[in-house]
Amino acid sequence: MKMSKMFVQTLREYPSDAEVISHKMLGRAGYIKKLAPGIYTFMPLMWRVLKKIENIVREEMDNAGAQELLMPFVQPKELWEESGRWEVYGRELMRLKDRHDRDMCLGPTHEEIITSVARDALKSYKQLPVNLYQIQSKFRDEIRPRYGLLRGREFIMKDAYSFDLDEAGLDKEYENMARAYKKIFERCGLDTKMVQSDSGAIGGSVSHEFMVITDTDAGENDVFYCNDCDYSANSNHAISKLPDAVIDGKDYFNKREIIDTPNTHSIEELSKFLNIPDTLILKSLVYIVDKQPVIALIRADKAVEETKLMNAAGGIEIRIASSAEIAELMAEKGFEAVPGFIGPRGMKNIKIIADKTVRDMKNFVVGINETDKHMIGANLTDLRIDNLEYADIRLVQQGELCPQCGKPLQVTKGIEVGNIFKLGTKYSKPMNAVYTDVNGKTHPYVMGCYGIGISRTAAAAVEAHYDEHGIKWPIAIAPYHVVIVPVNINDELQMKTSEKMYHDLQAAGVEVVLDDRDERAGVKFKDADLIGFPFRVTVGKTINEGFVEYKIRETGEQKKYTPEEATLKLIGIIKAVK
RNA sequence: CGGGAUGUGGCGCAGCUUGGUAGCGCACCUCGCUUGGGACGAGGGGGUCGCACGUUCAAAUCGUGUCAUCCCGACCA
Repeated sequence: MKMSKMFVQTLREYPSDAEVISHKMLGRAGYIKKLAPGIYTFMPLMWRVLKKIENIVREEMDNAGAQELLMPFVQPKELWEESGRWEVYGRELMRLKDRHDRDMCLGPTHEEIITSVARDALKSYKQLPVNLYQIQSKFRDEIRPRYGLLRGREFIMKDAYSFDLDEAGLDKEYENMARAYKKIFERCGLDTKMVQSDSGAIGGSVSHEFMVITDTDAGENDVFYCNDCDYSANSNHAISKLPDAVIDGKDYFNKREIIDTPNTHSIEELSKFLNIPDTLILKSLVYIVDKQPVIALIRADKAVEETKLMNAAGGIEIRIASSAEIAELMAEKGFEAVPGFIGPRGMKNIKIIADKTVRDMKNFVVGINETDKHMIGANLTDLRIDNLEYADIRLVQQGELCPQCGKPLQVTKGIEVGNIFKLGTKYSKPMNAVYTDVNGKTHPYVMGCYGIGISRTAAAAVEAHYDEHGIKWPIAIAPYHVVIVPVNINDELQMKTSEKMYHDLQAAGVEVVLDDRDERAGVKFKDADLIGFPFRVTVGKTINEGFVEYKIRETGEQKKYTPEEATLKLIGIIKAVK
């Protein structure tokens, strides 16, 4: 490719709306162009990167025994009603009507479609197992798209779905996919961690996410991991052992009583007023899960993990209640307490979910739905709350201990680039997707699903590989391998040398750009760094002594070679990567 | 959903307070000069100032409405 003909425009400044590194870099270097919030055009350079990632994914998926197909992007409501997700998916599902007023949606994921395809074709146990995948655009109408390609509304995804006879088959395929994913991200030049996670809207029981760990602030997930064993988990799923703390208040309170605690609206104020550690307070929080109020109980020094609570309550949407909603709830139950004095006592006909650690608390302090009062020396058994459930709803915090080996957990930010789920029969059962076994009996397929964000992976690669001058693409996913920069295009020897190298490299299968623009060297160098070619060959004055300059973008390492040496070296490196 | 801010050529911005018919840098075109880290000079093309209505002799500028975009937050009691 000749740079003079390349459809790309680099900018002098970073786009004003970009916050994170990958968005800034990809915008400024001319890789992406925004059309609407969360919706981008992939310019030719970007498209080359995406195709490289896609091809790596394809190769590894095919190697792992999966088969590629392509399903429709626009889908009819009926299938989503079969699975029950038309009602529950929420506003992320982009719904629309066709000219006949039929309800349709843009595919955010394809469990429904693949299940309907499979059930018509896979009738016999002899046909299983099968793993089908596709690479296509997805649309999710995110509340707040941001961070460029990291959280777009339209994005490219690889999604695979496996169909097995039984759990054992699924377990095997799950491991198979985990291995393929490891290879894929390794080949893309990305360091990933496979972490346990919540299974979210897709559903199912077991799931893992592949996280790119970066030092930029683009990671939207907190990942807890252990240096001493293999434990790692997304914060929405992480568990831990708690360090020792005061959880029995017998040294503080000698009997159960209700006392005045004026103006103690916060845990801090309350623990100060009573002169006790906050571990002796039971905190009561009101959440709205699928429009219904839910009371969450947790030790006051700990926080509620909303996804866990949502799952425990069996909902799909969660938020903390507004003060108006709390007032309404209080009125409904016949209390007048303001926030700060809420408690589980007397809250009938409402879900009350206590964190498991609350079980161990004794003689604690709790709100009793009376403003300016608390009960001290309380125990849950005394309170006789029959609608009380226990679940793990606690957010793990730094400093807590590994659930496997007891060493302190570490925390870091991660970008989720892939995930794998065990779906089980979540879709096959309601959609009646069954096969016939040896004995002529039918069973629903046992399914798994496996996603990779192709466009997000590209952005994550930028987050992981950049410097102040621009992108430093890993060779395997760089749009081109090499840029040749003749310093002065009017110098005959420089141009002749550059063109010979250009042709020789091309003939050997190296993807090379010749920067034949009539620009000053500085401009070409800036663009080369910004765009992020892994290698740069500069053909300048030193060619008069027979040398060109060879520079590695990643390390900044710089060497002098003859044009022939440089050509051979590059061909060797690129062959090795392929 | 709540709060804040912003909409002026492809990109980044000024002008608005105090209305008088649009400007700067980058990019683009022409000529000259220059050629190892975003040169310089001269000339040139491109915008009904988000949209609508209103006030006025006159609106990018004032008023009302509307649309869009960005950021923050979404209450840990």
